[in-house]
Amino acid sequence: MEVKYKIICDDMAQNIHNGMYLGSKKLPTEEELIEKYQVSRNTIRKAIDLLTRKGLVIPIQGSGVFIRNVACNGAINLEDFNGLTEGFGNKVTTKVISFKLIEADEKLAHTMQCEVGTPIYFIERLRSVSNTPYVIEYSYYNKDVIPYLSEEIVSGSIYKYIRDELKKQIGFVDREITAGILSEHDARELGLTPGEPALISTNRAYLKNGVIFDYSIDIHNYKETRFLKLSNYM
Amino acid sequence: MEVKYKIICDDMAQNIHNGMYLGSKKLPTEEELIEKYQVSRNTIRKAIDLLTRKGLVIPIQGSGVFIRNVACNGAINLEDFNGLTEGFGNKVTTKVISFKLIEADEKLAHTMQCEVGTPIYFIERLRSVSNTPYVIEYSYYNKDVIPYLSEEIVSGSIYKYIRDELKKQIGFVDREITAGILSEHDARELGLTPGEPALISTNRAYLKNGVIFDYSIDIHNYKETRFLKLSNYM
DNA sequence: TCGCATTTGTACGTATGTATC
DNA sequence: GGATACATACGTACAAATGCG
Repeated sequence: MEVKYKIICDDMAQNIHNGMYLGSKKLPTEEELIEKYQVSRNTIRKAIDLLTRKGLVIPIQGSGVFIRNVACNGAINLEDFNGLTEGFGNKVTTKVISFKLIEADEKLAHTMQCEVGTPIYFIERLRSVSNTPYVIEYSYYNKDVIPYLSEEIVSGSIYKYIRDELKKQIGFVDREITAGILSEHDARELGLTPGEPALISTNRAYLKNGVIFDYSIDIHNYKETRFLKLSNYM
Repeated sequence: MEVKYKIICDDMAQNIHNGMYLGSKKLPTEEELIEKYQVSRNTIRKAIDLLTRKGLVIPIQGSGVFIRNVACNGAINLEDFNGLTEGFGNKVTTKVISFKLIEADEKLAHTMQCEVGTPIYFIERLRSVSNTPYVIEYSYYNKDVIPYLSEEIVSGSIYKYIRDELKKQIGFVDREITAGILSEHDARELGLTPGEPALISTNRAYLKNGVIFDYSIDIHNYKETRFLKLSNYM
């Protein structure tokens, strides 16, 4: 997070969050922001672009950049994929149900674009928000890419560990959202009844160089989870 | 669609779709694209940016812009909110179940940010893809914004009508995805059983000036629908 | 209705940084 | 280490939409 436009974006996001622009409901003009941050117009525009893509603002030509007040509380913003911890903060608790090293069979190897027999960490976790069961995650991490995971690490935010400790750059995430029927096991863990609906997110996460490091299936508590997609017309 | 970077983006998207880059799995370099389209580097980069946001490509610094081959077939790409028709083409059929003019009560007025008593078109439609029931849509259109809708128009693509006929500019869309339990009525229309899961999308669509023109609740057939979210780390 | 000031959008140009191969 | 290719950042000019008088 050292480049100018990201720093500026983060600062503006913070200001929006703090309600600095509640009166005008608009950001300062580009001209004013150039003055404030002492950077070029392009840099300001890149920062605003980022804010726009995160769904925080919407620029209207000739008028200004308006703050978009959406009720994100308790929802997962699909534009901000940082794992649960960074969205819900310290209200998240994690119970590790299973943690083991396996070898990729043909199907898993195909899914994770690796060789058959590649060592893979398999982790099953139950994650709760404010003590309410929120999601069961079945995760597969390629050990060739993430060489070391411990029970302690997987009890917290694995993404944070990869980014901050391993200094690996997460590049992009493919996510597929479907609904299904709760299995007996998942229902028990989530405190629901088998046969009830499940909100399912199936994910592939890639490093910047295009290597898949994480494949996971998240079985969400349908009574608690809302996915949010704030999109701009392109 | 008259600006250069959009024209170039569309052309490249077409080329990708036609499999022009199947061999290299990469786009030509920025330098080559500048030569091909005879525009500046910034313009090429804006076009690639758009492709990236639509999830078609992923640029890797120092290496190239790679084609992202994701199985979009039969899935709804959350990045391309154009309504069903433009994603599935002529395989979409629409049955209008209800079409009437109502007045906004307090709750609806609050949701649609309009006055109580505002005339609202209410439309219930069953939409099928290749003759399989796909989604039931309950839509509310503000008549002050969309003055005229007919049974004929709502049998097709309402969004296309608003954009191409009314020449209104769609600005942005908020979407909330949840799972729930199928009601008896919805289950019957979708050819499913009451109590089975429903994949639900609740949407608010805004014009560029910030006015809500459409509020809708889409009850999806959970056996058919997959939502796709291709995101880049920001 | 027209015109003007404001504000964002598009487009071009240039230099330098940084990751990959 | 050098060549290649994308990323960041600066600057400039003009277009287009909005809003006000």
